[in-house]
Amino acid sequence: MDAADRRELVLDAAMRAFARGGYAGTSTDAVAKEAGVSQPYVVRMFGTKVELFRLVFQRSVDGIMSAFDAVLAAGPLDPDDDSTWANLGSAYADLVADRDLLMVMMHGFGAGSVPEIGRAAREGMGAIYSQIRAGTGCSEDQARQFIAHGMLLNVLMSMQALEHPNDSAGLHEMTVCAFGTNLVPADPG
Amino acid sequence: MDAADRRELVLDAAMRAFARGGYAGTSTDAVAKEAGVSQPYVVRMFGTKVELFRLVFQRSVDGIMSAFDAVLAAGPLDPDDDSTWANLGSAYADLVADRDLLMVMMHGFGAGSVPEIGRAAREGMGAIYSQIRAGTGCSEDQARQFIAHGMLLNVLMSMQALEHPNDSAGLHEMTVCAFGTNLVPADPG
DNA sequence: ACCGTAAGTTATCAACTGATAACCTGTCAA
DNA sequence: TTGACAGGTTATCAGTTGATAACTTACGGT
Repeated sequence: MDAADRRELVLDAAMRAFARGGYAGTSTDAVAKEAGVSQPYVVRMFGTKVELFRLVFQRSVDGIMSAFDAVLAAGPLDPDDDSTWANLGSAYADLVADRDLLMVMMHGFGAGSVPEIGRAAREGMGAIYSQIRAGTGCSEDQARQFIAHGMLLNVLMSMQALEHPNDSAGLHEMTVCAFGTNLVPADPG
Repeated sequence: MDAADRRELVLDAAMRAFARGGYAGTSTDAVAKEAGVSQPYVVRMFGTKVELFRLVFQRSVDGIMSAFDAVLAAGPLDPDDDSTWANLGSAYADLVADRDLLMVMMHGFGAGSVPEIGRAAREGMGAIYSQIRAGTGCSEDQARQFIAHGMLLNVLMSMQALEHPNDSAGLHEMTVCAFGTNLVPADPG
């Protein structure tokens, strides 16, 4: 197999592994096992664990931004028209289906105390905000509100709210409100 | 020193330590050093690392809820009055000054794949949501929106947006918008 | 004086982690 | 055939981690 292909394969595996355990909670060996290669190979391919995570994180930010880009490029948008935000929101909801992408982004945001990751996180978040503002021509408040909702979805996914609808009635109600009824499994309780 | 006092002291130290590194990224030895006691003592006092984190996380959720409670108990509230949300928001902003409290909560939300933490996170988040709804009599959407903004603040703090205002112009703009001008250091760039 | 117990400590451990070095193995050119 | 090199592997390591066990010390009651 070509080295470039193998590299993609390992990056995909790292995305899945880091999505589960976060940066500190995922060993390079866990990534290697997920990819079906040896642990030293993973390390040598990317130099360090943090560099590997940075690449995976960047990949997830890029994924979000191109999903938004597809909506923003479709035509002129009115930031005061609800359908604009509905379209952007549903682009985000499509990514929820992947799950791994958003979880890696979330874990990157949470690992800000690791210098390399923190810087990448700030740049990534800033880029997404700027993209939303420039792409829609919306106000600061509107962009903030949209992204805040996205962060709530990330947090709810991170705490596995969708998988455990019965742990808390309040949480279930909020989850339904945040994700929309169709995405949330019914609460038998 | 009384054991109960020492226990409080260790819990405080654990709050600081976990706030920095999160659950997986913080060793019991780091907590012990922060508290000025031996590492085995920390472990024996709480049984396991995850149990210690759970206690610290619960403490942070309780801190948030009593801060809100102080506002909610002050008088009858109109969820359609902006001042209601301004008061709740400024109660949250006061907690931002502690920082450790909110960071532990954030890291708890992010560690949902650890079963004990995930359950505590879901219950905690659900409790806060229910408190806001019941305390203000607001709609699901209003509560969701308020909490979403809180999550954005958490994420921005977690990525140290306040400490690094120059990494991204877009991020700085959003940080100012989310925190309010007075809390954000000026951007020399 | 003496015991029991609370409140810690040091010593120790097996497992894990990230990283390095040394080695293997197929393929292709000369 | 030979040699070189890309694409991996196994072997190894020093440091860290969570947890356990055994020991020490101060103190209150009798």
